[in-house]
Amino acid sequence: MAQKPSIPKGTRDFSPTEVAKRSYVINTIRTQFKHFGFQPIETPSFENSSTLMGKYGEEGDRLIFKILNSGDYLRKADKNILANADSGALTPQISEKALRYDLTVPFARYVVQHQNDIVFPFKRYQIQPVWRADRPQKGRFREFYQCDADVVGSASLWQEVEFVQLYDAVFSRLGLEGVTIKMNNRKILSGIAEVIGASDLLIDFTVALDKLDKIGEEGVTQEMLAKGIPAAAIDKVKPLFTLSGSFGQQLSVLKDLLAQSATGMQGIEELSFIDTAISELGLETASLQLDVTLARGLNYYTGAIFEVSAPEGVAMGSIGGGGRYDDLTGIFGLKDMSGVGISFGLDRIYLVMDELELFPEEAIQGTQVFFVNFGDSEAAYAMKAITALRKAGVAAELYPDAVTSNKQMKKQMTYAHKRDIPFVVLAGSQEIQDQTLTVKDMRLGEQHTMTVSALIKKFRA
RNA sequence: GUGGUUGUAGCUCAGCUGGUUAGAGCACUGGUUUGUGGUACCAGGGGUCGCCGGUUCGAACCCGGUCUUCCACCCCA
Repeated sequence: MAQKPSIPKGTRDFSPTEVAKRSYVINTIRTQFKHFGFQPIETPSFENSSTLMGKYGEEGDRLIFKILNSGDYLRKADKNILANADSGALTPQISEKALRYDLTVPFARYVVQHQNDIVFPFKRYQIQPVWRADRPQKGRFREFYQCDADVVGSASLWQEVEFVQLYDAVFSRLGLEGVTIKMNNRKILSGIAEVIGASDLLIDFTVALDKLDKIGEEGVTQEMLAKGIPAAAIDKVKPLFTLSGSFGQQLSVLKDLLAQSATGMQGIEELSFIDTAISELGLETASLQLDVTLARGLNYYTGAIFEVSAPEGVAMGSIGGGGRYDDLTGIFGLKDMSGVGISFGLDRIYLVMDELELFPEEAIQGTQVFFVNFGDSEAAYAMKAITALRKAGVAAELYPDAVTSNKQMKKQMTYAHKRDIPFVVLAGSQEIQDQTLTVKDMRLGEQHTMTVSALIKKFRA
């Protein structure tokens, strides 16, 4: 007990059932990515620190897992920094690599590095784990998967429209109905800040506004005042606090508010285009909503902002997010490349689906038919049937060890039961003589004798 | 990074104001049943009470530290 093994906090082991369920979600997402014309790429799990550092803000830098240099790294470090125990200054001296923090920045790096081989607009998808050194809590891990789809090299708003459809398609296929796709636009937020004369306080303003549903109108007002936004300016945006109604209705309120701001009006136009297109195309099970308080990832988004929240009644943070960044690759030296993309939070989607019991049985079913092993000659007979079943696409297996006593027979039955295998085949001397199989349905507790081809036909039906 | 919370058998937990050999259910192993699991009955194995240190005649219980769990903040998928 003393040396019980463990794994680092915020990481998880996955059992066979969990892997099956996760694969089901991933495959569903991947299938839709392909249907929408995205191509897969993969990038290394760790990058040069210089690629990642400074791209996610101060908070982000703190949350990046750094990889210690190999060798006698302290000897090479600056003696003064070492003596002063200055962690911030020491870090770049002893760590030159870091674990991937998200898939977007590595993608930007990829695009710049391979720009001559890429055909633009480039639509890529990527499903890989990322790592963050923050404190775990519900739906929040230190190692988790992101499933990203991005388009780079096109400023067309049809991309945004397609991403809304893509979200709808994936969640509909998963049976996760009633998700809300929330949209906003950086230009609207800039416009509001401009109109109230607080352009320089845009970030503080939006961060406060983002908390509306959490701390309420009063709390937001307090926070804005604390950040130095004048009371008169806050009064001007009061209509935002109670904004409701349809996408279009909200837009018309914004139109009045933002009439003086060219940037704001452009944001309205963009959102209006998307709303109109989606209204005409229709959505299967998701709903599209305008949410002016949405301000996540504002550091780099320049146009559309997406966030998907789980169906009502499920306590979970966002299960997806994304947006447009006009200068995605600029940080790596490739100018004027507009990019827009979305991300699916696999681990959170899994938690929500598990809670709502949405995983279909087929998704987690492994072996369909289990053969009891009565001995060498019986096993040889069983293997022929198993081979036929496998060729027909039915997962089948033989218990590796032979029955030597009644106890062993029980053991094999128990084994099949624990593995949740729906059919057990008993084939002894009688069945061999008759060229049949005795098939037991473990759920119903009934058994029937039939030929191999009859059993295969049973699965074809 | 801040605040709080949790840690007793493989799992879920009980253990009164510190007092002798730490309990239950489920799971596991064996038997009642030598071609049959899941339901019933009987028996059995398994824990230095997260770890380190301290207080005490005596600590699962009190104190400190540390790790872990979960929650909120921050931020985010």
